[in-house]
Amino acid sequence: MAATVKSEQTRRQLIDSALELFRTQGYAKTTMRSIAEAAGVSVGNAYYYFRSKDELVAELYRQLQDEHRSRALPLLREGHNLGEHLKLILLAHLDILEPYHDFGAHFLRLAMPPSPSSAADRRSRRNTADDGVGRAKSIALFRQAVTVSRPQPPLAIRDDLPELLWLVHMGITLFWIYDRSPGQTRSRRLAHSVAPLTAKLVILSRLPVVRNIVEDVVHLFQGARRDD
Amino acid sequence: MAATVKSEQTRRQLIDSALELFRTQGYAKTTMRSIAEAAGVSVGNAYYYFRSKDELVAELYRQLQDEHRSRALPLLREGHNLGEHLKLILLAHLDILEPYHDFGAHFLRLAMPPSPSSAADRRSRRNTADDGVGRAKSIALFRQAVTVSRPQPPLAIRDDLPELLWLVHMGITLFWIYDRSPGQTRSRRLAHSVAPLTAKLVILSRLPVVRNIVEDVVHLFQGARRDD
DNA sequence: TCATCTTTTTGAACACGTTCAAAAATGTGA
DNA sequence: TCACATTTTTGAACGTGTTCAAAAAGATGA
Repeated sequence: MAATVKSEQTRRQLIDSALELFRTQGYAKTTMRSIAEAAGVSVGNAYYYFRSKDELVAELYRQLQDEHRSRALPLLREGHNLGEHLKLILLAHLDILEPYHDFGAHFLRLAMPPSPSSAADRRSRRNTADDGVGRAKSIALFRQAVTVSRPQPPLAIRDDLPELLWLVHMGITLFWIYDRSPGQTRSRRLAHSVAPLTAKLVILSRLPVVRNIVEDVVHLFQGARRDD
Repeated sequence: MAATVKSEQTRRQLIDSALELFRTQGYAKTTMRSIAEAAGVSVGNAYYYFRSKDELVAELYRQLQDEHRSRALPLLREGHNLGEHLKLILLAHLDILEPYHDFGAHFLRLAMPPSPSSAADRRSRRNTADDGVGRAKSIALFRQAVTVSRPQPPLAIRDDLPELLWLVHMGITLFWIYDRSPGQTRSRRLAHSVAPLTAKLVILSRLPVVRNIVEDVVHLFQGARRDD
């Protein structure tokens, strides 16, 4: 355990160098050696602070998620409808991720909630109970979007809605990762059409048929998350 | 271009060795060196036949897909309903993939249809027009399942159904990849509940509301695949 | 048979992520 | 101040995927 000033300084220096290089050189061309050099320390020392290159990538991902949150939140205007809000959040996410397309696969692994595996990784909790880096925060963002939307979504699904929207969000992100169209235009187009469609579906969930389906889906994912 | 006997022999030897090692040692512990050694050639020679380790993994993936097909096809009995068929196909897939869980991320990349990128990869078509290794074949399997199911799904969506089922299938696979529960029990449970739910949804697609949604979803994915 | 061209094969070499024993710096108690 | 323990730092080393120049083997034609 450290927390000394010097130690924290080295650590920050490594993160800063890494993020800068990730941004300007991409994932592949940013080597641990170049990160260490840019930070003015040895390779081995970088590994004293971070167990792997991926742990540095996680740092990048966290920062991007924070950026997304702070860019999207102020755009949520009371009274706009859910479709607008959703579209706005999804597009902001794509905007922010755009320069980092070649990190896709790595980001995905981070975003996924690691089911509490064979009880072996009870350590390494860097932040607030992470299952899936930034997942909780992301869902909170969608919860906010739901709260300020008019008209309000049907009460029956209002509680589950944020998590469902997060699922849609993940879907789009997944599509983006494997989207090789120039500038990832297709992902943007997908977001443009998915948003209103989802909103429409939310409204329709007032009808018993649709609502039952939605409830089934919700139970399904809750069931899949169960632990036995 | 070769096609000489000797050449094809070396190639096969490499594939066989690779698949055997992948099966017994997993992805990480199977090195290009060990593959080459097992095949009785030098490392460099392995790279003469395969551009990368991933290309060997693709070979494995293809074989697994074929196995899936030939295990699932004979189980499709005329007269069973769609839910049963779907469940059966999904579970067979999980069964076959089970020993290869640590290949997950690599498989995913292979399964995904690479949008015709910046027009740079018009070569390297090993098989029948691949967009996404085995995607066409997989969809064909679902088409067969649809065809032999009783009652027949509504005509309105029958054409699009195979592709939609493939989408569901991919969803489950994605879940499986990141499923760290022992034996991937959760994925199996998910498949068990997703199958009847999907079937129910298909039936409900007779109702105008649901059908419109389904149509929207179909258009959406067709739109996202467009090329401009 | 020989000379020439192409296909196949080799093994050394490179850059990478990662590990590790040992050195240096820093902290601690007397 | 000194001796000792802990934290931090180093740089060489390992095993990996991959590349490459050059050697070997094979095909072709006269």
